[in-house]
Amino acid sequence: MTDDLVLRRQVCFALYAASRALTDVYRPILDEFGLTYPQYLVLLVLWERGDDAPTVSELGAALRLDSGTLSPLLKRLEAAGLVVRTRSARDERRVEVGLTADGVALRQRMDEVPLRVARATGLGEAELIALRDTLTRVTETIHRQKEQ
Amino acid sequence: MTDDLVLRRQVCFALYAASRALTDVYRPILDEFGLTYPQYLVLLVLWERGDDAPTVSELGAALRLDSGTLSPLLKRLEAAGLVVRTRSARDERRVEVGLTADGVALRQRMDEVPLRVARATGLGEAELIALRDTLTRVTETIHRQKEQ
DNA sequence: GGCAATTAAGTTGTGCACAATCGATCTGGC
DNA sequence: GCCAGATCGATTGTGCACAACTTAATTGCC
Repeated sequence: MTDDLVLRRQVCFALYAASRALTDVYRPILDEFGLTYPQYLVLLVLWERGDDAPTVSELGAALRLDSGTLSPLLKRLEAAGLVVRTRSARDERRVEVGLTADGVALRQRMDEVPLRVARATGLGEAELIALRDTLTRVTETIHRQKEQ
Repeated sequence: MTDDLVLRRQVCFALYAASRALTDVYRPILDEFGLTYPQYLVLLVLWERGDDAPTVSELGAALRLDSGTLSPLLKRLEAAGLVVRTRSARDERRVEVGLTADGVALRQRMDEVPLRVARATGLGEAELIALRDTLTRVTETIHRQKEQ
């Protein structure tokens, strides 16, 4: 039982280390575009949404990040000219996050990013899909248990 | 190809989300002991080492963290009375990180932490081992490629 | 219609992560 | 023995993450 405490036997450390290693892969690639990894994730959501600009809390729900993380991050994306934040006319509490022309255009320029990163993992497509599905299941199990 | 940009199709997001979800599982458990997750990882290494106290850079090699992260973290562990930092007599550049009696004793009290966390993932033992091995392989592939 | 409860976003404070830099110490080649 | 280069840890600055709190706007209940 004591052996379970050994670092390399723990899935949790493997997950933590893999997550940071992957961020290391992203960093130099995203640097070319002046972005950080969480900023890139926000853009992925915006690109996926197309025309209907999500609110800050909808972004938060998609990425599971709160306003404490998103507010300053979105300000930096706005300062970079990729995003605009506008108070909703119908509900003055809401802030809608939309893409600028530059933000939309960036999508094409970053087309090859996922492929470049996938290559760096050294895994085949089938393995990547299996890994992703297991991880998604872990994440969803954890979140489901937390809601109860 | 454009579909590859969709958030939920990316392994990378799955890894990032799973890592944060797992940290969420650790947080309330480690809170009982007044620890954060990275602090717990440092203790795991120290417990594993037993008597020979590692230096800051040896800790960094084990966890892949640099002094910018470890220096303040170790000061907090020292302030909590779990760890002592002593300049090596033989090489005044090195700082050896040892456990206090409290730090050693904590190991027993935290014996069930891995089990409690493993349960929260909702995966069986075989799945956990397979997931861990895949993740370890990803991490090592990435680090190997970076060294070349 | 009035007001308590809720919701939305922002702010503050703490603790990682990591790049870049610094000062002190050590090492090897001469 | 000396000194250029390397190593070690700490520090500074930026950017997440997240808890706790604040402010403003909205909703529902009566």
